[in-house]
Amino acid sequence: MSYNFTAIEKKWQNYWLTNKTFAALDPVDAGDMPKAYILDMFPYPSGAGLHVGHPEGYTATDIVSRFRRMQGYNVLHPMGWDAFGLPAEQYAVKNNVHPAVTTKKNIENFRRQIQMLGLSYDWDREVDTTDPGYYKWTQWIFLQLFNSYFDPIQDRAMSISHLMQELVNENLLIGPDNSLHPNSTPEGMERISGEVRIERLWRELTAAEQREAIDAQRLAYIDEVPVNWCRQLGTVLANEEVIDGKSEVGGFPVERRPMRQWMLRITAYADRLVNDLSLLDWPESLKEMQRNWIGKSVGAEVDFDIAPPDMHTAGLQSPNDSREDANADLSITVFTTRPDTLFGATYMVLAPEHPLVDRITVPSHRETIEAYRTMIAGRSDRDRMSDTKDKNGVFTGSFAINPANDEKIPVYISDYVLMGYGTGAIMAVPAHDERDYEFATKNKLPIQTVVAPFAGRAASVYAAFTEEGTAINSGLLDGLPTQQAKEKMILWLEEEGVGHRSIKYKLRDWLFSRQRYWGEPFPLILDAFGNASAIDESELPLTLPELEDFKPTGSPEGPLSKAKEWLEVKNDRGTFTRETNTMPQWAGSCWYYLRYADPKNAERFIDPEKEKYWMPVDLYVGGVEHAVLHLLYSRFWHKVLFDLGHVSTPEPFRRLVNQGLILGEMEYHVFETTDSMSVTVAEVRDIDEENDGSGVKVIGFDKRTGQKLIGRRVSEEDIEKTSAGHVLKTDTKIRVDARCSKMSKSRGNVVNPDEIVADYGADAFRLYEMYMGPLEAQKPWNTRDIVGMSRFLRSVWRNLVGDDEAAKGSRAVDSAVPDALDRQMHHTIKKVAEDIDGLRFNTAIAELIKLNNELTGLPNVPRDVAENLTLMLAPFAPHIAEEIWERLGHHKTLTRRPWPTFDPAKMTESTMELPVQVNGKLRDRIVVPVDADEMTILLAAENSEKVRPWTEGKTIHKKLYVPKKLVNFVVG
RNA sequence: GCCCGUGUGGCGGAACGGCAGACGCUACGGACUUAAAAUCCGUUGUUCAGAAAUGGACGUGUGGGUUCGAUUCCCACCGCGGGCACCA
Repeated sequence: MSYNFTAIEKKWQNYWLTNKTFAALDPVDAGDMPKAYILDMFPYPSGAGLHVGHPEGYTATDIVSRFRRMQGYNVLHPMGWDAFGLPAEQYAVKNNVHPAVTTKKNIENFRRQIQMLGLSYDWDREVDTTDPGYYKWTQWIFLQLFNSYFDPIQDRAMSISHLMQELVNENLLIGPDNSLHPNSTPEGMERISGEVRIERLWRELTAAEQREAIDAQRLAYIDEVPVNWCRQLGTVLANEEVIDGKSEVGGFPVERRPMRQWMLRITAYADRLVNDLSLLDWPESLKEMQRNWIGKSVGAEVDFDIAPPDMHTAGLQSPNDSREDANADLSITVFTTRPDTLFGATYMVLAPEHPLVDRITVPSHRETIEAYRTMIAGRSDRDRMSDTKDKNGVFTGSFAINPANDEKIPVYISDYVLMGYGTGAIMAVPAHDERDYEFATKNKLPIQTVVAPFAGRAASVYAAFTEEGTAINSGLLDGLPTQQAKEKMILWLEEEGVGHRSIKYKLRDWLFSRQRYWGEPFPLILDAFGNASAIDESELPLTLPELEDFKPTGSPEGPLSKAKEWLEVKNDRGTFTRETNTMPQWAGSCWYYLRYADPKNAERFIDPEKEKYWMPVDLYVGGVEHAVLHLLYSRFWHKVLFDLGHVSTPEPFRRLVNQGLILGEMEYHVFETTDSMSVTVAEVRDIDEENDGSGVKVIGFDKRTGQKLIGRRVSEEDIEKTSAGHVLKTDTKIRVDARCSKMSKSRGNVVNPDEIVADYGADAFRLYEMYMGPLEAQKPWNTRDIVGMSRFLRSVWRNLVGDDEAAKGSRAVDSAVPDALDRQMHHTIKKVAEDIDGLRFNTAIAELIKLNNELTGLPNVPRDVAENLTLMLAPFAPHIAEEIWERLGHHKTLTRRPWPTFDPAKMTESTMELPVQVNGKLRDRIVVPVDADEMTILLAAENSEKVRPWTEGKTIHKKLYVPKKLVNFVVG
């Protein structure tokens, strides 16, 4: 070992910390330096410590940060802790340790691990979401949401006081459903979709109605909604936190039940959240995931009148029954994205929970309808999802009138229609919708084709034709292509007053309260009726009360309800109780990137000058797992803060990159069938490992028969790697399955960064993670490969410093750089800078290795090359670079030394090598002067010894010269 | 089922219309060493001919297409990974 990485790494980590080498300058001190805000997704400090996946992203941003500093940027590169959350609380419940204690311990461990990697964070800006000095401002931002509403006309959030003014001035009116309307009609009345709606003036409302009307507008509001309740976790979860009907954390079953909860009106921003994606330099796949989650659909709402019941089919007992009157002007509104298929609507389906089901169900069908609804209510989300193929439903006995053709169509209920989306009712067009088609064939309902495929394209006879085509059997739409037919139908609906254009979203409002202890308390008090009001800003932060018992209560009351003293608030307005729910974990991470710019400010969440200077984040790196949670929520908060004038940019993160998952090491399996005949790799699928208590068993399935196969793990030494695949050494006929899977505790394939750093050093570890492959790609860990980076660093040390550890000098000499080496160096400078900009660290490192390989074996190294190589290595392997830099005779850190520049003139050679092809096949390489003209080159190529045999006796049809690339002769 | 990504030596990967396999690992051979480790040097896609120098053929999941030329662009299919999944 020629150098002691442990000592060197310690030395420079201490140097950086004591000298605050990586402190970002505040805008007033930065002069005209350009800024770069380079951010990592801050971690949840779990008890397990750092995972090798963390340093992947952290090293990537660290390289860019160090590179930018050398380019003269004022770099903000901070780290912090997303420390509220379930694991600390579950640990607290189990072991009776306060979550704050566990959290503190975990943070210390994380900080130690992160610092041992030599990451260039500005530690004076560290934030911790559980610090009252931090969550004071999380609560403050919540109050901004609470005190704001979304103005649909200006398409932005504004303060509730502005809303009050508008209402008092009678510019706005309140609708019966607490909707807001401009006071455009003199009487405050307008007719919308055939229904008379009456809006009222502010002064016409009672005090209680006024309060209700205001509360209904807030961006943070209370609602009684069906929520995802998880019994095991004792809390509700956001839609985003539920995966396949199970909790994302822990994988516990989740049930739907109505509960009174705090909601954030993220749906108001749905359109802007979709549109502004176009401003962002994000991976297209991630933008697509957000678009899908928001799920914007453009279409129309259509009103269907309910037909007066027919005596016979309805089975009414008495002709005096008043049902006919009751249904006289009853109508059901449906939402459709295909208004052009209205003529094909042959029946209608309501969600079982639709409020009109009771009113339209005729007595003779009441029993079956009720039975169906009871059956549905008892099913969990999981059951419902498991049989989406089987579409059941029941007839209500009522008919609706299709407004397009006045035909009577039956009205069904079925749980394939969801109450939570659109209007909870659909018009069914079985000819052009797969679900409707399935339901119609099952229930023997008529199918009416109204769209024909465009000429030359065939449609299947057996299924729905869901593509665009030409309208047929559709009266006024006949002959129109789908797009135009949609438009024409919407205009017709609006003219007739039986429908209108409409846009719907899958996105629901964000369920924002949790029945937990370890989260931010809501800065709210509730009166005896449950009405919420904000506490005064001067009372922030509202800190968590001390508790003995953190267990969830199992009810909508959070554990905070056990803190009796804390709970009760008396002021001059009366007696109140505090809200006992806490905020979800996402709250703190929604704005932490803002706090880094001004982490110690006690007066504001961020100083406006600093915000303007640092925002937006220039580069944000993190895992894809946050594609629809953190990244959607923080964009939403940022937009609210933007609307209210607290931040200056509409989006927080300009460029975002997802680092790929690091998988566990390659595992090898052998499978045997029951008759002990081994099967080959190609025949096994879905390989998984099960621990049944007696040990780990490998389970797989035969690809063709689906038969379950039991396998065993074999070690790498037992395997021979051949071109036909991997086989057992003992029996080369037995093929071995090789694959890698996610790192997990249960698999026992988790790699601990502490051990790697102890064995190879932080520099080699960083280099290895960056050299594994493209940052965004998923790639398997292989400890064996790290040695390559170790060797590279040792070789650099040997080339620049020498073999003698005790010697303090270097091998650099003040001599001219030989031409070939100079060319290589300038080429490296160019390539490494380009690659860092493009986050292609693997190829940048390859380039550095190549340059270093050139130095191997030289008697000494020209100083110019030695210094440039050291500087270029610094972002990747900062400790060894600093140490070599010092030994090259410098007394200060290289952190702000300018990045080497390359001279294009130095990169050119006087001659070049050109490949010569005949019919696209390489036959020779010729060396010609760079400035040779085409004629000379073609002649030289044609006369080449190795080319002539391929052209002799044949006609050269074409002579191709691609400048500076190659020559190709087409012969025949 | 739908959407997105991806497929290159024994392995990680490079090239992304122009010399396929840069760079690293492994393996093999050699040097140093009493020995091992470490280190250094060399070889390493498959295959055929040759004693060797060398040369030929094949080769980027499969099948087509565009092109003088395709790993790269287009079409279809197959495998793998991820996301969404009754959203009308």
